[in-house]
Amino acid sequence: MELTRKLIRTENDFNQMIEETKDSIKIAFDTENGSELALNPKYAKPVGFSISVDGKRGYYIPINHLDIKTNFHLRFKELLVNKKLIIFWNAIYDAGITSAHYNEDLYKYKWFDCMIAQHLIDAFQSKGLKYNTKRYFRIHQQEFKWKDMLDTNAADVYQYACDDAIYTFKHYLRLKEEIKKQHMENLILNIEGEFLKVLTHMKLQGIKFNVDECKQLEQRLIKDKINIVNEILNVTPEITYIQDLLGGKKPNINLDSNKDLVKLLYDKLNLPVKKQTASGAPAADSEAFELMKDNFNEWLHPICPLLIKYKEVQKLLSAYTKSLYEKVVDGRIYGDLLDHGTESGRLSAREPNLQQLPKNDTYKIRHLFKASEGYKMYVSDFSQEELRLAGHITKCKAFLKAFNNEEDLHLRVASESYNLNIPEECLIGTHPQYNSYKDKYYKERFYAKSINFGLLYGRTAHGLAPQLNCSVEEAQAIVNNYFYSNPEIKQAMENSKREVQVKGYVENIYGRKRRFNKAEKNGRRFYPKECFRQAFNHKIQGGCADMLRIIMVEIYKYVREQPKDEIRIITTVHDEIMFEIKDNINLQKHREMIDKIMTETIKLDIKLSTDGKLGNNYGECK
DNA sequence: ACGCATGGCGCC
DNA sequence: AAAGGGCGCCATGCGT
Repeated sequence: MELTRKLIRTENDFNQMIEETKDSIKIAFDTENGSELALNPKYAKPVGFSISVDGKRGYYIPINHLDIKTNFHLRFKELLVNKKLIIFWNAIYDAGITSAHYNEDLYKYKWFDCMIAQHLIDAFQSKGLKYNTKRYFRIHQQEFKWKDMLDTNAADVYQYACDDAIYTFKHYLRLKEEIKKQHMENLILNIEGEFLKVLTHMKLQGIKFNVDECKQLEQRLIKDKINIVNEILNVTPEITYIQDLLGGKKPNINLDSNKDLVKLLYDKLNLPVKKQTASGAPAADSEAFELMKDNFNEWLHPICPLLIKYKEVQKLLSAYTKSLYEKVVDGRIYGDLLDHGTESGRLSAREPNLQQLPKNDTYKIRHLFKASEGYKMYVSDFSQEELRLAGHITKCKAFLKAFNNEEDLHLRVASESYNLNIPEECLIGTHPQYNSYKDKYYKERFYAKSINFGLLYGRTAHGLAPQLNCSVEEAQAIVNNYFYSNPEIKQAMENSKREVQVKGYVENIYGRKRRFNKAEKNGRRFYPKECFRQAFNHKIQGGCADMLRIIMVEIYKYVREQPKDEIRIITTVHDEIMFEIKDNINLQKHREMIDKIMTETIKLDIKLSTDGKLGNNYGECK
């Protein structure tokens, strides 16, 4: 089938294109943009866009090329008459562009993001358009590479740009069939399609960051690091020179090199190997240093606590100072939230990863992330979301009872597992005797808590033993007891294992799948053990991820009903959602509404519960 | 110069 | 033989 590609040069061309496309209800859409910040939809400069309504004909509409300059983006909405479905390859970017520059935010249409559909079907393969065109259509889609699209001629670009829209449409035709076959229509259209609108909104907001405070913190960290290094030198005459910090002699050790640290600890200082890495080599991490104590709890060498301090400071310095403030544009950081970054269905984050900001009380990194002028920051998180979903999925009676009576789950499980006979009413946090029981059975509660969390990850007695500070046999007895008292949990885990063995995948309550590959050994093919841990975890972790999507979609509906910029959704970290809310009379009302949506949108056998915190910066919202 | 693996570590 | 799920980023060290 021959493809046609048209460059829209004149108003007449545009009018004709409208005639040729107006009867279609679906349109694939791709944008071309320039500037040094081309990857940030808010700061990118539109250069042109392409559309296709059938996967055969492509149109390229130039806006700002060397040879053609137009205002055609302002006529974009004319192409959307009659349209029901917008088809993207990476909606966050292209919809972000239209929202920021085309005066058209596409919210009222249904979205189908082929990249996300591809991910739902096959999380293992690359998600690039060109890669998938080659893979599925055996066609090498040529790429137009130029350092800045602003410096190009439309005549040189339009054929490549048309192909992006044409092939996006072709992928849609393929993907929608596969999605249907796998019963994921609701997931891709109503959950992902709507959630991508929220992600687009968040990408455009960014988050305010105080560069000056960050640089001050950086100086403080550098000073502290130098002090630590000097102390290390004082207590370790074996070291004569530390890379980068003290001049003079031949390099003796680089504290950032684990190879060097291993040599120092185990060869020069002859400390015992108490921990190994995954590959069996002696470990030189903070946990290994922490173990360097004798029977009287005295350090085997004074360098050990200093190295722990060093690693903490060095980590903050290398990952959370310069690398944050150098990403600031106009006072804000615009990180990426990826909807296709994980196998479990969670979101991943990058450049920077705002999901891993340290909660350090000494060096307050989170305090650098501010609410905008005139706004408060509001962070609301779910309490024990995963355990609640685990209870819903397994129908475990202890979980259902505990959460629905607002009891302390860990204490209930402890009471049942160890026959403590704690009266039911005393399991409730507000009961006068609750605290005395909690103190009295501290150990049993701790065991129960360790297992409650461990079970989500498929932890075994071997892994549990060190945490409970007991033998493997004792840990095994505790686990057995737990499963005996809570047979529904054991059953649910066995069910998910069986699901893997029969179907090769598991799915969560919204139909999101996780697939598993067999390993091969001695000609036998089998699912490695970790598959079964991952399978059960997928239902919990991936289920919570989709719950979050659904809930954020509802919150965004509410946000859009308010005056513009009254509430901004800033970001999310798995079980928490961050907002900026205008600091006015309505703030409290919005807060309450957000929490109401978070707890009431999804009806499980177990109620959801949130904990919201207001502040002027992220650090204060704890 | 760049890509990749490893060890390590920040978060949920 | 190892022994908990999901991420991204850092520095090093080795390969091309």
